[in-house]
Amino acid sequence: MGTETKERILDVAERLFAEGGFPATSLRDITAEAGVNLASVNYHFGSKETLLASVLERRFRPINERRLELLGEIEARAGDRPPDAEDVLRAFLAPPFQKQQEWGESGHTFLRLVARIHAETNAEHCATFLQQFDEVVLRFTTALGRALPHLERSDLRWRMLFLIGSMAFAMGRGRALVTRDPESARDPDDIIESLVQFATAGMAAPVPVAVPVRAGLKGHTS
Amino acid sequence: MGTETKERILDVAERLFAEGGFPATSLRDITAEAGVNLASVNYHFGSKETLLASVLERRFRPINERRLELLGEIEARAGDRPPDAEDVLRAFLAPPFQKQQEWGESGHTFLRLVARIHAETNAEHCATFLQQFDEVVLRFTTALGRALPHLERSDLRWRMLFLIGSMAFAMGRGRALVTRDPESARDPDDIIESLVQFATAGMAAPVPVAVPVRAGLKGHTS
DNA sequence: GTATGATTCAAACGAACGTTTAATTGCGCG
DNA sequence: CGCGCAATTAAACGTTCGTTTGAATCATAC
Repeated sequence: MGTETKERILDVAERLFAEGGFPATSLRDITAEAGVNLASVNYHFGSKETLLASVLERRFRPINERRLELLGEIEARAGDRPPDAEDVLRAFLAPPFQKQQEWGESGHTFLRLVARIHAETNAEHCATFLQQFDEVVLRFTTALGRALPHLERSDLRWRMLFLIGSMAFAMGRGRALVTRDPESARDPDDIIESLVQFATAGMAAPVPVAVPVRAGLKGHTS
Repeated sequence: MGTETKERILDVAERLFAEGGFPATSLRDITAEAGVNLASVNYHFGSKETLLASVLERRFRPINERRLELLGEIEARAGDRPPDAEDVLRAFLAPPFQKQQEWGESGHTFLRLVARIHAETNAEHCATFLQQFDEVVLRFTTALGRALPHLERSDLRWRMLFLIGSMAFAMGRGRALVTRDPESARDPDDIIESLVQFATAGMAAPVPVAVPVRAGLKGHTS
């Protein structure tokens, strides 16, 4: 039975890529831990790069489908009116954490992998699956632009960058934070709400009318 | 003259680590591009790991010193009163971008390296220089807790995680954003201000009094 | 000028990597 | 049974890695 071997490879590869990074994880580590033969990876997936792409797509496809589904519902309810920014942001931020809950422990390791991939902009990794990601970014950028009309295009782009950074960091480092400070532990739904509140306030913040004083020296000019 | 060789190695290593990541960058790549002998790295720095530590410390020390200096000024001006949150956040966020300007092109590549290191929580890399980082986090967490007394400890910790994620992402992906969308180009001072506005609004956002409805399905309950 | 210590150099080391190959296994079907 | 095909296996391929070595080179002080 081949599907069992493929699944085991995907599960172990996902965890080891998340823990050690893609280049530092060898196929021998993966196959040894999965209890399969070294050559199985190349037989089933073609190459190490293709294995990474398979790992990512298995998780990202349902997440992005869910994001677009939620956004579609929001836009359908809003009709011609601009959608609510908080609703749009929740539709973008919640699915990864909710899928993590569904998937259990391997869902958590996937979040760490996502954070790592987001930082590893080697460009050739991303190119394989960036297309399905681009649709999500485009649709949500458009919706947020309508929800926050006081932002010009450039502000919107930069703030979405900040937003994605917050999300990626919460994914990747959240557990490390809880490990060091157990009192900060929260269940995923509360993390989502904290992140949505933070992101909504940040995205909706007023834009400074002009650069008043050189940055870093401000605050004592009165 | 040894210092010239060491500086060239540090400059090239910084750039290549930022572009390709630590594990994927070989000492042969570095020494070839720097025009020095392969064995120079081990002679001057001991090992590849120590080289990375040297690269990071060369940039992080002045950045963190500047952060603490700015925070000290803010607290001195505030006296017994809680400091202003926006001032504290600017003191934390501005120094990396300002040092980037001072350092020119190699400053930019360093920002990308920072973003990458932030995501690579291999723990053994961080441990070497995490101590000087911990002081910064502690001092700024304390100051922000005083500036934002409506946040309990757990909220504050999570929002600082979001904040650092925004910063790291802006560092690492800002240029990629500008490359894809040249209209979004900004000079570093404007990026700092955008980030400070985003972060201040996000950090100061009201905390939800209770979890109202299951996350991701909210927004249509009226 | 020559000795001395620091630096650079070419060369090689053993180990680990991704990938390929060819033989072998397990199994449903005529 | 035996044919055919997918899956697994052990072994080896060639390459690249970080590190080490020992000789050559340089600068400096006596």
